[in-house]
Amino acid sequence: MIASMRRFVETCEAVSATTKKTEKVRLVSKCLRSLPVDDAARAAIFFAGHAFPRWEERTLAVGGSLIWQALEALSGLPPERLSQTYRRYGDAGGMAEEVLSSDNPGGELTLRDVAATFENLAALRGSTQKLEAFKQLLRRASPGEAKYIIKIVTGDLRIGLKENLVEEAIAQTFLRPLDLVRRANMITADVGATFRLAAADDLAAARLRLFHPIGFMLATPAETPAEVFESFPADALVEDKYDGIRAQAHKSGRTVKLFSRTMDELLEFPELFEGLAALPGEFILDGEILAWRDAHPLPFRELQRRLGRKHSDMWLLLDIPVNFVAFDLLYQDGDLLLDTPLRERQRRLEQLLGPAPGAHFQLAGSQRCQTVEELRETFENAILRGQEGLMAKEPGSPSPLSTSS
DNA sequence: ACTGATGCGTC
DNA sequence: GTCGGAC
DNA sequence: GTCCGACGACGCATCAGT
Repeated sequence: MIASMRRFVETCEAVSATTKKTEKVRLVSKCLRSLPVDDAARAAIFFAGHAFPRWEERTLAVGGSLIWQALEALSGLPPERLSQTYRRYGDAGGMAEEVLSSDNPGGELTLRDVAATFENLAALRGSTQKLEAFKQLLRRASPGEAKYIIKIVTGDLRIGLKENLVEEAIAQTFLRPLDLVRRANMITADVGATFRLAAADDLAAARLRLFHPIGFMLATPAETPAEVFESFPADALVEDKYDGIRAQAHKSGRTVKLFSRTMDELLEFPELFEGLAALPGEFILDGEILAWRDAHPLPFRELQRRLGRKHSDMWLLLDIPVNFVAFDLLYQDGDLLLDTPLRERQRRLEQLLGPAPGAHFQLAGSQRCQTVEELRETFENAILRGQEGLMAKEPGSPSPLSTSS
């Protein structure tokens, strides 16, 4: 029985060796199929380049410097030699494979061991402790295993494999519809859990958990107004594109939580909670946090000064006021609205927020555009109002399109 | 107690 | 966030 | 068109070293 980490590494190497997406998917699928469910679920997360499920906020806090120190210690090579090797690969993982002793056969490491060490690393405090634990893990690994451990730690495998393709591999493994897999992965934000659901033929049962962020719809840029209408033959719903921080607001009872695009909880904007908590029912809003003073948006730089703080500073809170601009409703009172037409979601959103928005939140004004001229004029107005551009959406579908020129 | 390096997260 | 490249 | 990889600017917190 081949140890699961070795199996994972062999698959990564094979995936790296081909540029064909279908082949990558086939290889990943083959690997997932060959592993026990628990290990396959871990592998799915690692294939996506994550140490933990996406919805988790834990980080390893092991970066380039610590990796460098570990490799220096374990290889016994002088820094110049390491630099040389690094330059050749441009990748700490590749460097590790070359400089670590090939006497070490490894092969005993399981995906479970690696996952456990990640847990430990996340829990340890201080770089000294982390360095020790990290070195210990690498000592147990073959050079090839070390390569991919480091790639996971840096958050990017760089083998032309992303979570999208892992979803495809899961669908292929169990012959499930790709749509269902993507949907489950969006709801759970955990490609390992998605794997388990697919294995159990239970994808449709993927349940949304309030206060666990779900996947964000990202926009794609468009150069010209004409491009927008190529995508939306009929007409387009158009909103300002705000230069702020994308956020998901979850609310139930009096509890409100905000999540950023990387699914971290945003705790820096307490003044937004009151107004949202006062709204009726349970819901998830998609929106943007804006620095906003005297009816105008402030530069992003200002907003950034409020980010990342552990303790909110009263002065700063008054100095840089913020608003939550809601532009979509993803869930309401038991109904997941991802497949509901935008028109209907907006109707419910307007009804939810009511005619008099609160002090710190507002509804994104949307307007219908039917001609290129109309769109161009709206765009220019948006820029004049200090916005970044426009978001254009099709009334029937959930995927947005933004214009930037 | 201070400072610089490091990691992380926002766009 | 942007950009360019591979498919 | 879609996906992926490589890249930059900025600001904050934490820790190591002084």
